[in-house]
Amino acid sequence: MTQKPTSAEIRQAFLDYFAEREHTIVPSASLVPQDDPTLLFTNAGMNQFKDVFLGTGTRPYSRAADTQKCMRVAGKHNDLDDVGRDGTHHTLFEMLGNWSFGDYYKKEAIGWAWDLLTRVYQLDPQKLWATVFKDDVGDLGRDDDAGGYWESETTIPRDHILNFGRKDNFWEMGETGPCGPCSEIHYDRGPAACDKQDVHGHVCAVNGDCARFTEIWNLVFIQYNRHLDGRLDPLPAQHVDTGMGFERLTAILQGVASNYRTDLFWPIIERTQALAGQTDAEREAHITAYRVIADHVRACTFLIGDGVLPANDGRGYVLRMVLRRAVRFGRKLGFTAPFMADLAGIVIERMGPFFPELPQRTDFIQTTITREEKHFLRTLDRGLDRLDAVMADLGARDESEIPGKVAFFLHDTLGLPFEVTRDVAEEHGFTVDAEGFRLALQAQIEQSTRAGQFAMEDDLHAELYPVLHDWVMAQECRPQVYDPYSGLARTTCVSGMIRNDGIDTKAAEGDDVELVLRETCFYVESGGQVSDIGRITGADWEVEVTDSRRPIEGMVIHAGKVLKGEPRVGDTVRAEVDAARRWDIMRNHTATHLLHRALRDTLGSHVAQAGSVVAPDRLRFDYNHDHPLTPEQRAAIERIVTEAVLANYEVRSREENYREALDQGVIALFEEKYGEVVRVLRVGEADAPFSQELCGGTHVQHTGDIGPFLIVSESGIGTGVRRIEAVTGRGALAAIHALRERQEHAAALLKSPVEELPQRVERVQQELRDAEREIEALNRKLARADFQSLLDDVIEVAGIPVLAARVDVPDVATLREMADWFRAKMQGGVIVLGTVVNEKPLFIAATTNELHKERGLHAGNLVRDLAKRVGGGGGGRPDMAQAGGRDAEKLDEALAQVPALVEGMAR
RNA sequence: GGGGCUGUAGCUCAGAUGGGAGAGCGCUACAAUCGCACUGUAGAGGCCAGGGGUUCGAGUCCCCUCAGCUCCA
Repeated sequence: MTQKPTSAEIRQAFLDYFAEREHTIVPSASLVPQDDPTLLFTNAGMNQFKDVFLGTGTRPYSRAADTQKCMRVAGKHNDLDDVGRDGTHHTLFEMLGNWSFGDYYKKEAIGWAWDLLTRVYQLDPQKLWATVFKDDVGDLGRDDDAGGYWESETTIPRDHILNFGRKDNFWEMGETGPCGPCSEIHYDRGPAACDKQDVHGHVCAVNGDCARFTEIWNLVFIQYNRHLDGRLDPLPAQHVDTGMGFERLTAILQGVASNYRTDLFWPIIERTQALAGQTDAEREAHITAYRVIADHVRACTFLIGDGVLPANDGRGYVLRMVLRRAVRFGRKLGFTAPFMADLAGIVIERMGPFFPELPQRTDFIQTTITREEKHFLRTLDRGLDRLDAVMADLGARDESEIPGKVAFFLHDTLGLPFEVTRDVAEEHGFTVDAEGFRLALQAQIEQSTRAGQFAMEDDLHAELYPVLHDWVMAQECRPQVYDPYSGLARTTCVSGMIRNDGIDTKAAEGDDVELVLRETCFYVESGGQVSDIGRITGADWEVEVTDSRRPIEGMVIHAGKVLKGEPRVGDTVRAEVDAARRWDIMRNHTATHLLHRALRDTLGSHVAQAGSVVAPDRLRFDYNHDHPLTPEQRAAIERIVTEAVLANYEVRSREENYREALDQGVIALFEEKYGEVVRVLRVGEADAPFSQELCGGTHVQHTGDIGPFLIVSESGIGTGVRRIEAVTGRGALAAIHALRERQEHAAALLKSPVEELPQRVERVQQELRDAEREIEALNRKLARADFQSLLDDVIEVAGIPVLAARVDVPDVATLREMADWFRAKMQGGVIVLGTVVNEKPLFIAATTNELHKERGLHAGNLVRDLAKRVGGGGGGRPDMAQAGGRDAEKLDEALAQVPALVEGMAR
């Protein structure tokens, strides 16, 4: 190892060391955990091996080593707000690890760890400390095995081996499950590194909570299984699970105090500095912002590289928060335009050799980042506008504190971060009620937490399956083959069954059963394609299969009901998939691939699949795009897919090495596990395929089998994510029939040939519009005539001209118009017009503002009084009001009261 | 999963308490100019997101749906 190794050399040395000791080097798993809904992000190296420890999965190797990207944003050890404030907290980090699955144990794990650190990395043994488990709660005693190996396998000073209890040195996955003691290796950075020198009485020590001693490597020895009642049983197979913080190790080996000064972060910081145009002194003054940006841009790059998109819940929300926090700190450095994509380029360039998913998606990562930055800048602008208005308002009232509730509104509703509110407020001489803000936020957190405690979907049979699995594996007819690809029916035998919620060997008619078969041709839901249904028949019995699932790796269960007879374990059976339904599914699935290609051709290569469902009656495809499809684009997509169908391309699926497939340009979805043998689906010519994607689903043999393809809906399901629903084959035909029926029905109603339907509708609309105009003109003419003759009926009450008349008009608007005519003609006065519309009486009363002020006349009051007489109500302004009622017969009677009412009102 | 806000002319938005759908920009025509920018005049353009309810009457109040923005878990 060189004097000052690069991070790449350090990482490689770790992997090489264990590769030399027969470890399989596995790629880092995705940050998005597969098959583990309880986990938001991959947060430890062991996540991808959890099934091995739980005994529900296996690997073709018993020794493995890797560097695992991990993400931690909230929890007891890390909080987003802490990141960047010191040199050690990160959102995204790498965990180096080596594993033994029932292979080597404590002796080798301890010996190798020591050898690697002291010989390869050349760390000073005097600066290394080891901890060993010694039970301080129960009766497990001290882990003398580990303690012994520290003495026999290493050259560690004996007084550097310390004992710790359950809190520090006993590892558990959860409430139940595999667990065991661990041994940690700590590094002493020397007295100067202590960050608690000012704290009275502080003594630097291992696990002593200061920066001098840092844990660098945790060796976990899994040897127990914890049960619900707290009991610990020894495991049949003992495992080793280790984790070493890569950034921390790099900082130590590169001789720097902060992780940010390593070559993992520093190039990002330097680039940021260049973009911001700051001097070194300015950089150091704003170092927190630099650290935050460097950390967060790494996290964003990796998250998007694993398919996480900004959203307002779940993983996407975390990504958005992290990205926005970086932008916020960027503003402190003077960035007013998107800058993160540039920095992401540095991350991709430097990490690409170890994380090939990054360079493969460079364009996608950078455009996604920039789009979200622009989005956030808009949100900020909107929020800041509102804040300006708030401050202007407060200033006008001579107040200088922004209430907590208002700050919370800006944050909660408009998305303006509190820190921004505070900073901007202070610039303008305002303060912010931080306590009020905190209380409001607290209230919301409590509300959400309460609502968030939804019941975990607990599978009744969850505990049953491992037992069933062990049982069937011991049978002669044990499950061996999962092959939904080569046929829709298969002769096989029953390995085991669950009958009415218990493991059994036989069942009777009417029972709910779950059967395990030696071979199965039933497809189990995966990659969006739904599970098969069908039928399993024995010599004299029959089970209708309504669902198939894989509760445990390597065991497919067929759930359904016994239609007749008595199924028994060991029976020879015929398993048949519902073929017509499966064909519909296969049409839709192959069509999904064609659609994906057509979308990329039409909209651009940024279109990434964000989820899909392939069911018999339809296919649903979610993808990343900003705008709705135009009708032209939709037509183009349908045309491209249809042309591919008509070309009758051959569809071939075969297993390939993942990395090699990628090199050939195969589109990989984010859901795939890396580094394993994958199925690749190709459509079209072998040398220039129309489509090639990783896909474990089932497909038609030729695209011509798909039949018609039709997009039935296109909608937005979230920011930047859109959904297409389409149908093929029989479904498309049904959709087309429905379309035709509606069209013919409409044509019949309009008495028009189908071909002329649009023109016909246009003409009818035009005719209608013309007729309406004519009616309006005629009405006005009629009203005008009424108006002329009614002028004679004006009387005088208390010196005020008054007109109260019933007219015949079609609507309120005309009535109002007439009132205006009178008002103009009479040069003031009181006008009350009544009419009947839709069998209901209506009034309009009008007068002038002068008469209101000088004589106390009020149109609103007048009309309200009149309305009461016809069983209604009304109101309006003093000079113009309207009212309505129910009793049309009393209209004339009410109008007759007008002169008396005016008389009573006038002063 | 639980909240908050928004949806009015092509665009940006205004419409206190329920009672005549508006402004600015943009667009069209005309005038002015050698022409353009500009200016003036006139005009077109709205099932006020959709549905239901309360009311004599709903852009406005209540409920539901859809869409966008946003916070929390």
